[in-house]
Amino acid sequence: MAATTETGRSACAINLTLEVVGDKWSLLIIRDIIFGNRRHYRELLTKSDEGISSNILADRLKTLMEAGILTREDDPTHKQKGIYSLTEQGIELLPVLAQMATWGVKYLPVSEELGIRAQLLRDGGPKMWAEFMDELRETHLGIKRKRKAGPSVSERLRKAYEAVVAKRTGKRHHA
Amino acid sequence: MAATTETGRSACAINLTLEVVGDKWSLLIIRDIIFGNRRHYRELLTKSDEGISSNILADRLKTLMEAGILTREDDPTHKQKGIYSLTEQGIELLPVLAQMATWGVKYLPVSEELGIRAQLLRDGGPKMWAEFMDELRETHLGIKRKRKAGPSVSERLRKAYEAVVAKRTGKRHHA
DNA sequence: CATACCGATTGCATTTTGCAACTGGTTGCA
DNA sequence: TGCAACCAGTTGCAAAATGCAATCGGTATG
Repeated sequence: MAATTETGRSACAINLTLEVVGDKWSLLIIRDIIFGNRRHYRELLTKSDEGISSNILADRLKTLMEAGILTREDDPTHKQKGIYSLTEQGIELLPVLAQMATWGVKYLPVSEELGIRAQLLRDGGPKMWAEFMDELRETHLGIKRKRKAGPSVSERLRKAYEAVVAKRTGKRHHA
Repeated sequence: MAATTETGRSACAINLTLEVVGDKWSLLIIRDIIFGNRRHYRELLTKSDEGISSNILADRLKTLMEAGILTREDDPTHKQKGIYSLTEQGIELLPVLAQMATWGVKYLPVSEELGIRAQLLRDGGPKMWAEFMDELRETHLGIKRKRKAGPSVSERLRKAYEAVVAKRTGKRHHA
């Protein structure tokens, strides 16, 4: 059967996608960039719950750049820092992450504070994803978007997360 | 930060999902079951474009069963054969695959014959996915569904694929 | 001018993957 | 009855990916 790629696997859309982002770390890095607004190597390395190794992170950032999902430019405020940005191609991975989050929060033991964003994103549906993607286009690609009334999606996600954390902390204080 | 699972990683929905299906093979196996209607070990091993090793396949099938995504029962027609079925949890991975296929067909060099299904699924949207999932519930879980007018989603996908293959073969004959 | 921070890189141990041969059993057919 | 083809895996081993800790040369900060 049709095996065409260098890995000897097929030119199927799902397979090719998995060859790019189908490892344990790539989508987690993209998640941290999208939802955690991590833009620097050091932020991705330390400000995450997952504990990726520095060599793996360096390797994945390189791979994701070669795949056209990320770009890197120098940070004008610091000669050593680089700023990683999503490309349009990278931004459009959001629906994949959203579907994974929806599935995970339904079937796996997701914590309450980390699950709230997944639920919000699920309930918001493709319309909310599109709005969020427009916000990402603004911050990562510099493409101005039409101002919407009310708080942005990223603000709403952050607020919801903080509300759950506050609630739990409060509970714990009273218990 | 909150690292709770046995792997030392977080209880985030996306991370937990990736810990279950975030390897190179699991989602390909599920793809073959969903879109290729593969139900036996030997079918999954040989009737795929990817060339998975028998030990890896055995290991992943075990893992996916432990994760509650697949079940296995004896085939009454053959004492050695087992029939693998999707659970509801497995069926609900379809939207994840559909989003991956949509992304892949947009950004990666997907072949025409393998891309046609991805495009159909993208254009059909969540409504078509829901219909397909109902068909899967019937074949895998034995849950009767309301008959729809016209051909099923799986038939439509198969027909579209065959049409492209026929067209290409025809072209080649004339070229 | 010392200390902390910056993006990585290196060496090495462990784990996962891939390949090919093989096992014990079943089925279909002559 | 016997034999070839098929069945779902298993085994041993080599190769590749991953994970960990220490380190590197350079930069900002007090």
